[in-house]
Amino acid sequence: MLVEHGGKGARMADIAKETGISRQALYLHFKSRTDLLVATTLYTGDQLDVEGRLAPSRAATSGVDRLRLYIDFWGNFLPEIYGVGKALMMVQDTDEAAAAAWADRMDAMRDGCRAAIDALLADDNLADGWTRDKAIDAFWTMLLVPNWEALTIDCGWSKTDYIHHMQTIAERTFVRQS
Amino acid sequence: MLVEHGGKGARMADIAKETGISRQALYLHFKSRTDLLVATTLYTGDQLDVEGRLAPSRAATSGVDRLRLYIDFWGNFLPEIYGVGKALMMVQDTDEAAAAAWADRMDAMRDGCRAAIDALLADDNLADGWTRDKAIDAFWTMLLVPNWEALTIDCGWSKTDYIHHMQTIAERTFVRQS
DNA sequence: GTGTCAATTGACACAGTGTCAAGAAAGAAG
DNA sequence: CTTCTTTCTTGACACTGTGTCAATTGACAC
Repeated sequence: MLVEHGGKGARMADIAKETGISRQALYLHFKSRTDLLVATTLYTGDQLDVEGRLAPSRAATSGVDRLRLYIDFWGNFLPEIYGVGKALMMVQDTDEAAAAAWADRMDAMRDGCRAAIDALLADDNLADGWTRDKAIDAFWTMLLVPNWEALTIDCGWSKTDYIHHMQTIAERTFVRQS
Repeated sequence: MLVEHGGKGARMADIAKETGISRQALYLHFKSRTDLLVATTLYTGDQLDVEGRLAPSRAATSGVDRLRLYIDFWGNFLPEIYGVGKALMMVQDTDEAAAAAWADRMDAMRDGCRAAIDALLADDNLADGWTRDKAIDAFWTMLLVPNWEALTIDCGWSKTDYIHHMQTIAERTFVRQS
């Protein structure tokens, strides 16, 4: 339902109706709507074999490859978690727990960014003008959901467009050009 | 109030209290909270002399300068409209009119992006791999509020950090490196 | 037959937006 | 000094959606 309606159209009553149980029964299983959304996020992550998908970027032999492959992973992964992620983002402003849960997910994504930048550093291939931390911050920011939203939803980019151009941006930005 | 609380803490009752009139009197002047927020956005824009601030980037003699000066403008301008902008963004999901109003503001920002990319094209200085439209999309996305939020609020970057590094990213990404 | 567990129904509290009706304060005009 | 108009106030209420509570039902186990 979240995927279909872009994060909306999934009130507790809607979910109850769709699953064929009463609204109150939902509260017997999840202590709040946020709790349900978080559980859904985690479940979705499990279903999608994140570890397996991350394998290629982890196996990369150079920093440049790691950067490129991580973007490839993310560009394929993000659309699949977008629905529930969006729902979580939409209640961030009113719900502390939702904000924390989503921040945690984004923090996990940040680990990948850190690994990619560190791989560039190991090759002595990080472009001039970046400290390690600033580069990680910038790369992480580039991959955040609102950018994907703007490019694919507002601007109509395809998944391929997104991945390809993000790779271009990241390489030109972070890889020393010789 | 919006600036102080980062877009929150300004319910109709709060605003009424602060201004010393009744909550209902607010509805005599603004037909809805969104209407008030939009009016505030426009008023703020007027107060800040947008045209004057844009002058330097418009006067740029090269595409590279135009790109750099537009980011400079934006990096100084955005923090001043962030409060009310954030409030508008926060109700986007529930309020169609707010979404439209904010989209309109972002569209105005996009004009500046278009002008900068066109200036690069005029110099035959747009980096390989970009069509005009894709470059405008990408540059516009880079400047969107969530990126500024992530970098300054989440990552603790200063205004100078933001401007400087965004300039670096944009130049490496969009300017042909010779 | 009794206990337990999950579910149901229906009612209600709460926050915040927006609406409505009745009246009050204050100045302008005769 | 009255009368009209405009603006504001007070207080009540509707609506949406989340979350809570109490009483009840149905099913299965022992």
